[in-house]
Amino acid sequence: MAFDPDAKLSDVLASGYDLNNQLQALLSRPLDSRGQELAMAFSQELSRVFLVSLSMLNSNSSVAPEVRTGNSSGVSTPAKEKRARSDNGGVVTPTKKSREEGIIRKEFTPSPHKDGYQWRKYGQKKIQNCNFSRYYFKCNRHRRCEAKKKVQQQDAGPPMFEVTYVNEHTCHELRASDDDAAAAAARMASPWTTSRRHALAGAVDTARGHGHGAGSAEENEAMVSCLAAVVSGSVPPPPSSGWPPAPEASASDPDAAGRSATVADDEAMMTMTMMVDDTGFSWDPWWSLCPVEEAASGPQLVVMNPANHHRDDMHMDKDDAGGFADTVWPEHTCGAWRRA
DNA sequence: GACATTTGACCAAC
DNA sequence: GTTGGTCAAATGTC
Repeated sequence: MAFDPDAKLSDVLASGYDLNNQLQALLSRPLDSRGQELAMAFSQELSRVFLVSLSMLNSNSSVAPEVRTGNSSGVSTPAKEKRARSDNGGVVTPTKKSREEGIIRKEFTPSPHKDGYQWRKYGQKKIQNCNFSRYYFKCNRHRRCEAKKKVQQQDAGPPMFEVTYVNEHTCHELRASDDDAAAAAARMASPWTTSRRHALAGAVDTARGHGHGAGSAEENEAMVSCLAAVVSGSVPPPPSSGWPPAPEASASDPDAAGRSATVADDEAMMTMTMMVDDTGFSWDPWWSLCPVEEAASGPQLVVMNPANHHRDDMHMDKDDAGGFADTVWPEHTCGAWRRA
């Protein structure tokens, strides 16, 4: 979705309204994997709409910074990239040379982790003429998936990351073929009934860490409820079935699971979208909703990294970068991430 | 013990 | 020789 640099806030919000209508239409019927991808795409665009709208409000301008300038950091970039970015809301269309190198997409985003996939960091490199290290990630959803991404924080201005995606994800096919093999093995092992085989497939799915693969009607309903609530500005308590799983809340704060809250930024939206990625509604392992102390403005949700929730060297500041709790990643870890 | 992350070393391209 | 990208052993976390 492209945002016209001359667009007004009302136009951007109107486009968000349209997106929401399309998402609701999509969610009104059972979702197959394609539908989930579409819902994910709509949701991401909605996040972008919110981001742009908030940027407009914060800057008291009709144009979001990254849209207005193409590069708010001041780092010199090729004119082509600037043009592409200003035309495409932060997404840079790859050149022919880039495609030959396997680069399929470039994005400038304050939230480099928000793409619905699970990534494993495999490298970090200090880049010449850059204040921040470049981080290298591989897709972690399947060992043989060749998708990678590079994350480079821009030197100046508000936290903004250049995310370069390399190679298409093949984890969908790889996982599907794995699941087929597992199901075939189960059929060979014993002459169970169809329903029992389905139960086994579900168990296999669960054991593989994405236990909501096809999604029951109840789960789908909960999904629709969550997304609709987020879009409308409030998050309902999780369904009594315990879905979605909230390890933080259930393990350390049982009451938190049922605590109603107001979505304060686009992070909660994205966390919801993380649940509908094509892994089958799984929670992103890095980022999950974590209830925090009530702010003056009322209960809020911010996103924290559960793996680092207890660490002193990782901190989240909801005031950073215009109030986006996630935009500290990985900027605030410079130095802190490295061993002393 | 399994898995994820970190980081120095290595390699290829320029 | 310099630089960016990747590997893999060491280390950390659960």
